[in-house]
Amino acid sequence: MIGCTILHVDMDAFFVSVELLRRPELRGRPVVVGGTGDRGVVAAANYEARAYGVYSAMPATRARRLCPHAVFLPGDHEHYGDVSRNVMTIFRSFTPLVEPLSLDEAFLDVAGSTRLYGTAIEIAAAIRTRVLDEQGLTCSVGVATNKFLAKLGSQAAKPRATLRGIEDGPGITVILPGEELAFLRPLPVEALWGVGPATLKRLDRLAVRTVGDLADLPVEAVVGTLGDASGHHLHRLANAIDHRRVVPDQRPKSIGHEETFARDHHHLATLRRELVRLADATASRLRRHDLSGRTVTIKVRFHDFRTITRSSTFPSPVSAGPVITRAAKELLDGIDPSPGIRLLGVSVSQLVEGVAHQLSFDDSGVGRWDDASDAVDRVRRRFGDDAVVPATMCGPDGPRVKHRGDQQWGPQA
DNA sequence: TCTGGGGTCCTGACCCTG
DNA sequence: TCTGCAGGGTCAGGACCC
Repeated sequence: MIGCTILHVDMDAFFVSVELLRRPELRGRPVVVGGTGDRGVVAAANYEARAYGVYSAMPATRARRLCPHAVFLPGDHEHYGDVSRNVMTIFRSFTPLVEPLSLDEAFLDVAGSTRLYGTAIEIAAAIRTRVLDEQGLTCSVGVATNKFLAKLGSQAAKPRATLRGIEDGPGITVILPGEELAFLRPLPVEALWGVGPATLKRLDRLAVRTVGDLADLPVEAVVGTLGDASGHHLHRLANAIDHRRVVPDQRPKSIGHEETFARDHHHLATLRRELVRLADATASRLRRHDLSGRTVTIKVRFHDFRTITRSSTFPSPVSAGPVITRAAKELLDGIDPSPGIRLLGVSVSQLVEGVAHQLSFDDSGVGRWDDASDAVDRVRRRFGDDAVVPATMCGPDGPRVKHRGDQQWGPQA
């Protein structure tokens, strides 16, 4: 057991399980979160829906064809965030070394906690018990010597949906030191973290089907096919080598918003208005995190799914909505929207801590954007995000404000 | 068959500078 | 002054993750 102290905890069908706590009458029925509109995708499906072949990231139209009697629920990102915080608090009561990967999973390093709480396996069991008792949710845990193996372990511990029904998983999978390769080598190579459809195709040309096949190749052959960084990384993983540490409190490297429209837009004027919403929401979130950034990037997806990005970099960091909006608009003006645009996004990267000091409203040096931003933030904190908005966001039905996750899984029906 | 939103990381081209 | 080169920054795109 020495060194076997990395845990990966993964909530089972998290979004659906949270919804079922609020709507217990749906238990036993196939339930899907997300995909309520024509252009959406499935965010999560419970095991009853998975038995029909419905999985997350599947286009909504296909999910509805496969399982027409499933209950489709719109997502509630804010509520899932609240529950996630409660679950992470339980994790942190066992160790401060908790690295959340998303709302529903995290790595834990419990090396310093075993004297207090028992072995890593006992801690894994205690976490499962407390998450169930306190939040009414089940989770699966992988216990191993490194992050990558722990993650594979948690997948192996999960329940499975089959045509015969739902088979319970073991809940906890332990990969002991010395047993790593025996566990790893028979797995399909796409089980490796970082092997998606494109990499799989390239590996297929090398006749690599399993993790063992990849591990047996000379590293030069893998690097020759996948490039330096990916080649070395995947070859190490295939040999069960992963020295990455559990890092709590990771700072974001970019912040942004993007949105798929219910219908394609063909005119710059409409797109500029949407851009203001996205840029303002991005700026607002930057300031809430006490961040600013130098690079503004817009993302445009055309009707045929061709996607381009355009970016520009300021000499110093910015965080004011109007400054980010102006940069984004200038980038948008270089794009021809006539073929039809289905998605527009704005993000800010090269982040630094602290809200930036934007010098002036215009080149005259009169006024400061950070004073204006401060005032806006104060009003929004007190009266809500909709209280102050750029004029272009006001319509006959009130302001159209973008919130994080309010259209997480595509345009609503 | 039709592909969301929020991210991270990598690669290659290009430009600038010393 | 010109050329070659290396290194760094920027930009765009691709792949991948949940």
